[in-house]
Amino acid sequence: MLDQKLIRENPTSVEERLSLRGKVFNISQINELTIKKKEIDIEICSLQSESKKLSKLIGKEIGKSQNNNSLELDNLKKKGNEYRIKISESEEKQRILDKQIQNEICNLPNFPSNDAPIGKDQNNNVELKTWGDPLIRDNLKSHWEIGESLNLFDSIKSTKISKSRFISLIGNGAKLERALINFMLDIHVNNGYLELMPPALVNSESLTGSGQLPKFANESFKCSNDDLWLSPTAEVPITSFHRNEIIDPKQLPIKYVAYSPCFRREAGSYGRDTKGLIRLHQFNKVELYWFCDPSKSLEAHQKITSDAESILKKLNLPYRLVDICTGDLGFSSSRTFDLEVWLPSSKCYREISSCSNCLDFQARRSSIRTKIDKKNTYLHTLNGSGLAIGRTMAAILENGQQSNGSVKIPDALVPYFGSNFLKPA
RNA sequence: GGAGAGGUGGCUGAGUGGUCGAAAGCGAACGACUCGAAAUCGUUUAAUAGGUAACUAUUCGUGGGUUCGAAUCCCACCCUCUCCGCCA
Repeated sequence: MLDQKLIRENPTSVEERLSLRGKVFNISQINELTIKKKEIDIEICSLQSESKKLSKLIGKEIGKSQNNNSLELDNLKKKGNEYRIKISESEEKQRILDKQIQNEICNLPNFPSNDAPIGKDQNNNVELKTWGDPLIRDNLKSHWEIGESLNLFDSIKSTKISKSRFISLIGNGAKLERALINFMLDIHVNNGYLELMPPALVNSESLTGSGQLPKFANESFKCSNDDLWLSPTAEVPITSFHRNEIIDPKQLPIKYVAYSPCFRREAGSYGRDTKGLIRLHQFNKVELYWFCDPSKSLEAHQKITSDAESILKKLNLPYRLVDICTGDLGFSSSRTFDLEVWLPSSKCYREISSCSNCLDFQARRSSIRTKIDKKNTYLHTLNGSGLAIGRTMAAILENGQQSNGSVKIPDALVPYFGSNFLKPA
């Protein structure tokens, strides 16, 4: 959520900064509503003030006189009643306006950072660096072909259980998934992160707090009997872990690493990535998350990105670092670095981690503050995948494939997986 | 799921219709004393919105209602605790 004061006092600059996202945002409507609401606020405030004075007067009068039914008192009460009616009428108007305003403001995305490359869509993203040598060879198999031949997972059977875009991991496939989760968690915990295992179901307030609601209700699964949703990312429960808190600045930065299953409806992605582990309704992810002092979030952003990168390096997977352009930024993010892993079968880099600095956008929505110079100030939140497990497995299968049909397990993962190769039965 | 108890400031906890935004204690901050510290004494110490400020309003789990006036009464919901049932 953007600062309401800023929207009110500097609408032109707000519109300009938002327009970097490549869309037109109209703030004037919000401000018209805000002006109307403010007039009513002032009216209510003075009515309440009068009514309060009157009530106190009545209290005193009753205390003084024995007969509580004097004509004077009745008149005073009548007057009070008039106040009450007026106030409740105005409050009704105020409530409606406030709801409209809140809804409009909650639908505004974060400001893109001035450092982010300006651009319209993903074609304008900027490659910052590459690491490792991409495997390029003819006759390379896709990870789903490898997975099928090694009997690591089954999507057909999973369609029977659920529907398309679900997968069951089998035998070594399941073991590899487990190994990757443990491997990543251990590294991040050793690196100063506190491990968190949050609930997988989250309420609407949590989704609103991190920016998924109200705008993206279509992208999450909802439980029909409760105000609960299947969490699309651990970013949601971690943000709300500290919702409505004022955090002691001495505790900052607070760094969490969380393994969680993630559920996404993938509405509008029909026909894309229908095979394999790339785009599923349910996938596992190890997420990194920082709550930090507002003055230190730029540094933190570099750090969280390099923490995610360290996993790819340890697994010896070729990747590149991409600076997401203003038009391609996620709703809550001001700046995002994507890590994209090399997938030889499709001869391209695919997103495996997205590291975002949300500044105070989520903190304001979730009311998470810290004390700076004795003043309560919204802190900054950052999140980054460290990494998406399914896509990591796909990358390992494709990059580690051998001509004899087996797959080489990255050395760092061997202690977790228990052997050097995945071999055909 | 059934029965009961309860949700008050950073924390503990009083307050059952009228200067109550809320006693007291703890904690914290500042000052005095001290070479320094502890102890002691004094002062201060909730948030949000509007305003340069004085100030005004709102907030006692949440949302409604009664009343001139609600932390206090009524209704609904949420949450916590205890007992019972069920269950991994």
